[in-house]
Amino acid sequence: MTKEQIAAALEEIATLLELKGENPFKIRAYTNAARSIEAWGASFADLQNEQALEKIPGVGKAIAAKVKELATTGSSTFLEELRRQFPPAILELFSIPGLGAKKIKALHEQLQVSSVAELQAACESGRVAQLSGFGETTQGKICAAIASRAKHAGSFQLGAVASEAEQLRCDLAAHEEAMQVSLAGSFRRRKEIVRDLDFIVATNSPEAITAYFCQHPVVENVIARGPTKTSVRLRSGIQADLRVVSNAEYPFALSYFTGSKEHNIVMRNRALDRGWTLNEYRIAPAPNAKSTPPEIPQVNDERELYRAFGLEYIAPELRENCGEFEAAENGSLPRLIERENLRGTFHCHTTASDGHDSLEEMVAAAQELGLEYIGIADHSRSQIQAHGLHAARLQVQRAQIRKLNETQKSIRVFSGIECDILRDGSLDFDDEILAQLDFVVASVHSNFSLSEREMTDRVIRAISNLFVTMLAHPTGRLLLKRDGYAIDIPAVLDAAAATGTWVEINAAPKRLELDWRWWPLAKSKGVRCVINPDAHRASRLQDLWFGVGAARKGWLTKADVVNCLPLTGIETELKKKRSNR
DNA sequence: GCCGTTTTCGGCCCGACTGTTTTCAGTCG
Repeated sequence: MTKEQIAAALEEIATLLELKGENPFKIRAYTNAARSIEAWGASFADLQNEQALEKIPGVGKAIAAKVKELATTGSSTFLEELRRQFPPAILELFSIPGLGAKKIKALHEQLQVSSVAELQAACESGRVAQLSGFGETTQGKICAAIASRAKHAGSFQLGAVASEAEQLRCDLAAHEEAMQVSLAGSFRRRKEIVRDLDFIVATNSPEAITAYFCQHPVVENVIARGPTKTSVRLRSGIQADLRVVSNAEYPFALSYFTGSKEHNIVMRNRALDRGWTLNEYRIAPAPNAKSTPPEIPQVNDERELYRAFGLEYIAPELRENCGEFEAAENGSLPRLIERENLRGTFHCHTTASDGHDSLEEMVAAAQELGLEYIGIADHSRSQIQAHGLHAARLQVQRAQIRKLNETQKSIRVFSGIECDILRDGSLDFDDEILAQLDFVVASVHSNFSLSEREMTDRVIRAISNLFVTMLAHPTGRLLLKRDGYAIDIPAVLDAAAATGTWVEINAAPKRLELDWRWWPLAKSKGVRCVINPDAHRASRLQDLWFGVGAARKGWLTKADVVNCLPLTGIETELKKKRSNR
């Protein structure tokens, strides 16, 4: 068992103990131990060594013994015994917002509810509202949550399926019968939410490619299998479609299945204007063209396909019919930012607050990615659940960073804070403390249900502070989970432009905001973008890739994104706003 | 269940919000 699996088993023990109504501190002990073990850099052998285990903070005799049992046998008698006491589907009830252990326990004991389906039935018959501690409103909310769950079923965050998709694409590309391979669809357009994955393969041996695809390790089961199209379900639960075409058909198939639908409609109309028809296989003369159509040009790739319609090449991210055709016609498409353009990043967490990796580990990971600088921004004191930093601990971290910068020169570390914006728009630290830092990330983590007016005023007040360098995740949305709070984005963008505050594209796949749809407006107002990973562990610095995708969808270039500046440039930029004092 | 030197028991994370209550429990971040 890996340490991640062991941590998951401990989490499950904690959940089941909660359902039993155990001592809350005992429950927390299991949760803490799970977190500790996940963050622990240790080998498989260490997981079987009780003495080594007991040295992990939060792991004592009892938990060490259970971890050892899990590591050596792959199961735990204690966990199995707990599982026997509850129906397995009861755990899915925790995915309904507003339901915690106490409420689930009541539903289970008093209404024999043990799955989402049974909960829905209980709500519809009105039995839930009659339970003590519940009411009509709660019952209604549960119904709405179940409906929203059903609506989102089959939707995935881009980041949740990306590694599986890339693995499958790479393996297909390595197949000797595959001549050209690409992912198409919304994944290729870098939409933040995808419903399926489309693979396009050019080959002369469709059967060989299809057979290889169907038996790939990430494939859970085959839904349909035909000569040109095959559908499977992957381990993550997403459906993946494979289309095998000839080399000549490939650019047409790739373009057609990349979409979007709206983009394709414009493309087809441009074909009709020329007396042609366009489909997923070719351009052909339109059957009922009024006059003799112009000769159909040879098309070997997508670039030539766009050229055939009098257009510059349109990057997949822009294919949303949001002005890309006009720009491609008059040669004003932007040169979009590339991952390689990023020279550094900000807004990274460490173990000082709720990160999983140490300052040194985060810095080393940034260096490995080839970054010239990294900004550390742990949570501020109000974020108690995230172990937010008080002034004194912030000073300690500043000293550590200063020392790090003295001992190594290959990457520059900036010292910052992710400072909470309090209810009234004031900040979690005084200016005197903020002034000592290289940068300040301001963000909202509380009081989400203010009115739009109040929230807008709150955020504008916060970013008007001279020491606030950038505004993080401006609506607080969690994709497929929680809508953003009400806020007047254009007003916030005006204030950001006026005060010289950068606005973040939070690259974490669950956030990906400020949403790409706002960026053309933001850019027109002169707002500058900063792409940050909001990384809580070293491996998540890789999320910058998703942030760049979002920036590209927002038509942003290297010049629009401050962290494309080299170290000397960013040092100057960091000082600009506060020099207005 | 873990932790600790003011230890071997007693504390362990706090505040806002919501909906249910009529003074508070449960959930969430």
